[in-house]
Amino acid sequence: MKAAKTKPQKAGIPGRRDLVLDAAEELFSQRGFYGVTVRQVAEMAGVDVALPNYYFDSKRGLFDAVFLRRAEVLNTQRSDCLDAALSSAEKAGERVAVKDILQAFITPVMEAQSSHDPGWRNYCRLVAEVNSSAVWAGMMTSHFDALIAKFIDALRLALPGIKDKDLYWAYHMLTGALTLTMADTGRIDRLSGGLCLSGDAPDAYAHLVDFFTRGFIGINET
Amino acid sequence: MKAAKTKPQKAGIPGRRDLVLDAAEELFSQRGFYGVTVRQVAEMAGVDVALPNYYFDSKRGLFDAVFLRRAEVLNTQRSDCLDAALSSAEKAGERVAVKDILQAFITPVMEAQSSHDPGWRNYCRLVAEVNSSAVWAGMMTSHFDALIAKFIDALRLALPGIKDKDLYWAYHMLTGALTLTMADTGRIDRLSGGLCLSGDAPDAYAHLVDFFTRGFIGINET
DNA sequence: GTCTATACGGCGATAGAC
DNA sequence: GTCTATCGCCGTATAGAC
Repeated sequence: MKAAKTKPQKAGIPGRRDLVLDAAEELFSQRGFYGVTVRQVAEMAGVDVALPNYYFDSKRGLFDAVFLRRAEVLNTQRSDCLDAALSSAEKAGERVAVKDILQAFITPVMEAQSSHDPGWRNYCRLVAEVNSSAVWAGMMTSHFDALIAKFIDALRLALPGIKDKDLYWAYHMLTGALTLTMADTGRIDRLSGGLCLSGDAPDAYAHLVDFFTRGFIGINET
Repeated sequence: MKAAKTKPQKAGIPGRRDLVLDAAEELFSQRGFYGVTVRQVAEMAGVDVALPNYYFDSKRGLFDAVFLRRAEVLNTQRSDCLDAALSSAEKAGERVAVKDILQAFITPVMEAQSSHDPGWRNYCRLVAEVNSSAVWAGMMTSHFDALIAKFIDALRLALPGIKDKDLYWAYHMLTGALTLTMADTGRIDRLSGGLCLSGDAPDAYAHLVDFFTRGFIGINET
């Protein structure tokens, strides 16, 4: 795998390895792993058919690399946001607010989805796709579960007395709603007659945070 | 398309057309449209490679037929459940309860997913897959939107004064949570250490109804 | 090392022969 | 209603150009 090492690039100008990753990201996010051919990726990236395999060993290796690239960035952002929320609450001598936890969980995704970089928007769709199929469950687990456990622990702190089972089911629903928002299928636009816009990530995620903050707190009040 | 007409079959014994549909349903639900080959479908159904194309014109036609077959059944069930809830409330001279509406929306899905018929369980996963990708948004729209509009209207009645935008976003989150539950990826099982089981549909959907009933009502109380 | 051109065995959907 | 033949595209290995 020595060809797969990250080659530092002089500021800004992307190397061909990144061009391949970008093209693969876009195509995989639109049509899934099986719906994309290595030839299409190569063509979109403007490179030879054999180059993706040279860098990533196989189509599957390419898929993994695409998924991994931004997972690391996203995990760091979310983890940092959570740490900030936890320590600011500690400093104030208060319990962390559920809303702050959910915001730490969701804001980095919201920013990714409303980013100017189309790569981030594609990546959000890709994660949604991966999270919706049992075939790729292992990828979600290995890249995201550690972080998720950290958030669940924080929520348990914020909601003393909550039953673990209720907590996990609530998280399941949160992640379902989040996943559909990331999938950005445009369906809510049509259903709502343009009242709600998948493209308006800040609006979508503001509603998401509010709705689930009330939802989580509500569990403990019943 | 005369070959595609439904040929009535003597009680119970499925014709080859249905064998093809069943096999396609299982495979498509596991690996998506592009991840399945017509040859695999034919082999699983125990028929010649060309038979699926004979019945359904193309691979895409087969996919549509699989999706349509149970959509009709599910739509009828959900619509009937909603009508029952609406008319029983009317008879009692009361407003419909949010919970009854959500139950009408969700119970038929829950029964499908916990059915003895593996075909229904496969179908739930297929719908989840289709609903998670922009590529298939049109299929969701054409098969389900009429029914969804009916549910949204009912919810508007049950929640007087709710802003349409809030209502649609709440529906979006509901359907996201529902979709992930239907996808049955097994991830919540692992995350929760076995406390929550995707296989236990009644438990999953009971939590779903409770959580979202509170969520919808809560919108109007803030 | 980085990359291209090309070749290969295999499987894809499906049209047309039967 | 069934099967077979066809043709194109698939992922990937490899040889060698730069």
